[in-house]
Amino acid sequence: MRMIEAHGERTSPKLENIAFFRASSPAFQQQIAREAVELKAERRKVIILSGDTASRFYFIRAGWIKLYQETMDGTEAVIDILNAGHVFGDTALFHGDIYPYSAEAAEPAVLLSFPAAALKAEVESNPKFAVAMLSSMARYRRQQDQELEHRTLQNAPQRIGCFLLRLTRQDGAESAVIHLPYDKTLVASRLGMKPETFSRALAKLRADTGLEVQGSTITVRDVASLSHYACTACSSQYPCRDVIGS
Amino acid sequence: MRMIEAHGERTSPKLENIAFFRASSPAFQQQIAREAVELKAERRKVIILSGDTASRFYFIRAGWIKLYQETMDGTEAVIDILNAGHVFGDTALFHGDIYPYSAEAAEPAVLLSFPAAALKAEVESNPKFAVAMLSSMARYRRQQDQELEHRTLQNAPQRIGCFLLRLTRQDGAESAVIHLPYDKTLVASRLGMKPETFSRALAKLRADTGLEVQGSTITVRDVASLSHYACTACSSQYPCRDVIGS
DNA sequence: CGAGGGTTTGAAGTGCATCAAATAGTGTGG
DNA sequence: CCACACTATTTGATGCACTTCAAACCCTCG
Repeated sequence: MRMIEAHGERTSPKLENIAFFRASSPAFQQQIAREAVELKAERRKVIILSGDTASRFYFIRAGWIKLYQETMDGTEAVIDILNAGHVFGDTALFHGDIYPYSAEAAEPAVLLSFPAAALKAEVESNPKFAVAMLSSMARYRRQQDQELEHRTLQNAPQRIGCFLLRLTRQDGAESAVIHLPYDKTLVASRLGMKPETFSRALAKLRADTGLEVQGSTITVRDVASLSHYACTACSSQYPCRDVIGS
Repeated sequence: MRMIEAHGERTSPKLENIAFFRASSPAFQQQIAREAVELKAERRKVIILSGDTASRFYFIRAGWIKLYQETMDGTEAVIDILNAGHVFGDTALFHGDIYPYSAEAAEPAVLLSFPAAALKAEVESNPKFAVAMLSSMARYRRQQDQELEHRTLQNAPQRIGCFLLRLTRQDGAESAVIHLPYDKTLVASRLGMKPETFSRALAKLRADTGLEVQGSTITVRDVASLSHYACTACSSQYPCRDVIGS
């Protein structure tokens, strides 16, 4: 499934349907929509580079975007992998207009980019929008705290288990069928491990909790068993959806 | 040096001198100062518990506060360790008034606590304050991203080296004398390793970069050598102070 | 001086990484 | 539609890093 959905429209997008802009003023939406640019990114295409001057920020329409940091010798640390509906490059506002991370398309992606300058004005003049941004930033922060916890307390198979559980609806169903949203290699780096380790850890997870693996489709027969296996080494218990107050 | 500085004053604190409140309105400051409570916390004293209802947030006057998460079996993951000037418990605003982490005094501490309810109103009504909070949240987020990078790319001795470098003034001086701000055991957990590992890794660091260790006083003869040793495995290069735009 | 916590050291085990190579899968051009 | 090229994934063998368990040491403080 490597296809990019075709978009007929080339006109300015309707920003009011995008969660990120929901609390922003109509004036701002109009202004920014006029300057929106659609960008189709092939797999591996680099969108922004850590340290570059941030003139624009990006909304993901489709595909997956990897945020990462890279050392001089080329090794990289994946910070996060975002999908449709998310925004990135916006926090550069608070870093002297310098992107704090690099971003590239992990899967073919469709992006909308907007001028960053207007964002600052809107944040400063529209309290509702500022609060919305604070709220999403807080949610993100919580997520990162949890990520750090996982790296500290969970071993490789448990991290995979946890990752799989977070891909389910968490609605109490006994079993679930999961589709890995991107490469196993990428999942591995997302979880801070090598591809080889991922492969072996998944095999171990299969042996220990009885899930079935066929390519990137994974069937969890016994969600309870998997959650017990993974969530034992975590401070939050299974239905661990991030519930965030208004 | 286990002494708590004596504070004669028992009157309401002057909030305008606290960075966190700088952008807040005088009315808010007065209101909140009236309800301020000073709290002296012994080492190990638990201040807030993850999951508890958040009625107040805390400003650190002195000492060190450990933020952490704990699993049911008692193992804990340290999220961060804060010192004087920092605020914690404030982000509960954005998590349905539930503390997203636990906090305890890592060293004897003096805290000021304030009612959380007023904070929400101020954030919503004072754009300047909201932006200031956004800014500090963004800085924090960046820090956590870097933390994750360190855990991913640096080994134990390198993480210690990086930690030490961040305790220096980073002003280009050739050598530096560092005082560990708290227990080695705590430094270890802050860096995501066991005390034994910390001890051995510090010994290795000493052997490899020629620093001198006497208890919790560490003399770095050759800062350049240490930074080369540690920062090779990191995306940011040595004088890596978080410089954040206005 | 003795108690208790912090720190170091030793010996052994575990988990993940690394290097190397085989296998499976996918997209390409013929 | 098939063979080839290329990438993703798996598997094997081995090594290193960190942990674990245990015990000694050290330092501070009553």
